[in-house]
Amino acid sequence: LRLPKPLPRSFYARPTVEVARDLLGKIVSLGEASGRITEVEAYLGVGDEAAHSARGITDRTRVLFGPPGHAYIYLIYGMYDCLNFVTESDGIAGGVLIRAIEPIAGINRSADGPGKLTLALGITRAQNGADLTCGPITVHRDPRAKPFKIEVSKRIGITKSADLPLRFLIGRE
DNA sequence: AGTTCGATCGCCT
DNA sequence: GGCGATCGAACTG
Repeated sequence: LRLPKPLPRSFYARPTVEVARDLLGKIVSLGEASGRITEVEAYLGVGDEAAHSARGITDRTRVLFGPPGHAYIYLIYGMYDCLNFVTESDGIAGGVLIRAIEPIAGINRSADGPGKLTLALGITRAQNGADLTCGPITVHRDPRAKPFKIEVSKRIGITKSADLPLRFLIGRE
């Protein structure tokens, strides 16, 4: 599968929910490994108590407030790295958590969870802040993309702002 | 400086 | 369905 050029920064420089929905069906790639995004969650900058950015800029959340089209990668529960794509314009926080991918190439384990897909792709927080328009982590349109339905639900595993409909998945069947 | 607890996963019952 | 692993960020005092 030959991948088109990485998505441009303008793709990410939009409202977070819009970017989240549009990321479904796109392809994430790192080196030889790649997969199709099937599940995401939006984390908003303001009024979203579940977002890491809710308390303002800290050493950890700096990239969430920075320019769009970068990777925000953090350690969760002391053992897993989670991958997010930074959205909105520079200075405004927002990110999309990638929760599941469907393996395409170079993946030898399941990738149906935020901690599992980073292991599958070989992504760690050493790549925090990486520019998605340059690589090594890149995102692409799927040249063989077909239409699909989008399902919406509450986000998983959070306690604050827990009822917002900010989880998006490619519909079954 | 000490405590709490999380955007998870896999193994156990 | 429940829980332990494992650690750093953020909050308490």
